[in-house]
Amino acid sequence: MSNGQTIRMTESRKAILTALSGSKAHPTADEVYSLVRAELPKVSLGTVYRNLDLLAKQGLIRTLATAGEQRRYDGMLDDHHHIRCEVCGRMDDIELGNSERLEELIVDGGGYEVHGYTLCFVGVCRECAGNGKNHEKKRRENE
Amino acid sequence: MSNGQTIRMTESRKAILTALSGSKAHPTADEVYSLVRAELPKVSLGTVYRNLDLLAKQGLIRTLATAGEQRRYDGMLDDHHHIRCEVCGRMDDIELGNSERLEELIVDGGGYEVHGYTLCFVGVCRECAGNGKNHEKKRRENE
DNA sequence: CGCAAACTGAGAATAGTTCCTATTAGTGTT
DNA sequence: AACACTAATAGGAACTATTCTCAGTTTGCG
Repeated sequence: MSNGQTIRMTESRKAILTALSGSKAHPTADEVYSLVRAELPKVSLGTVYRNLDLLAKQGLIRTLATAGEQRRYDGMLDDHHHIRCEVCGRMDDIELGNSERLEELIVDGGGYEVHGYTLCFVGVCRECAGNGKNHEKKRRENE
Repeated sequence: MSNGQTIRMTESRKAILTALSGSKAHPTADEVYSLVRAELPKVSLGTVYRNLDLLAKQGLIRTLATAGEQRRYDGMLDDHHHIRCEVCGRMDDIELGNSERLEELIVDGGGYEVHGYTLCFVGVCRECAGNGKNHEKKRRENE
């Protein structure tokens, strides 16, 4: 589905996938770029971005939802969590029953001192659902 | 505390606070900029950024942790959640006991069709804790 | 092999954010 | 209310992350 385009498994794509699965951290695009260039020195940054995007659309890798969009601010200071529309990007507050014990769910902090958490739901807002655009996760596709 | 600097409650700061508390969404810096300029047309974007940052440091507003950093990618496709170091920004996986029922905690989706969620813990990683830098949340402060 | 579609590197363009400098405006003091 | 001192400001340049453009190259189907 998506747009019918055949995806070719080129050298750079293989290298990107290898770099990503080989790294325990969650690399940024320029970190992937360095990793890939260690092996294929001619790869350009544009190619890395293009392919990260494409591989994510194909479902072969993931883009972490907790980073990488425009910064947002909030005047509410009490603890609350958010929901973001996958189509238009708007973000609202969401009310949770009881989320107090979430930190206790952590099995192994991996060496971290845990200070808190942020919970972000994703979905489709009323307006976007009303536009029949749901299930077409727009975000930054122009197809 | 913070850095001992006196903070003045200027026109632009008041306008920024008003804009933020008046908005149910979670505005981006340029949305705040528009809102503020509707009232004080001479305010510059730099001032808005500076003050959002400052007000956040003072604890008068919040910066949402779920957006605004560099994008990160992940080769692991199964459901898992993350933890980010407040000092150096690194991000690791974290294992949760059972998080399956989290969506059921939602009292009121506010009109959203909920598709999923992302849980991101914040804390200090072993290296940063070892450097005595903990409790000094660096991020982008240069003070 | 031959060809079209997919892919690429290089760099220009854009978007979001921070930084710099001369000027302005709060604040505490008379 | 004028003063002096310093923090805050506008405006725009600079910087960083990301996307776009395009001419040339690869890929893999037939």
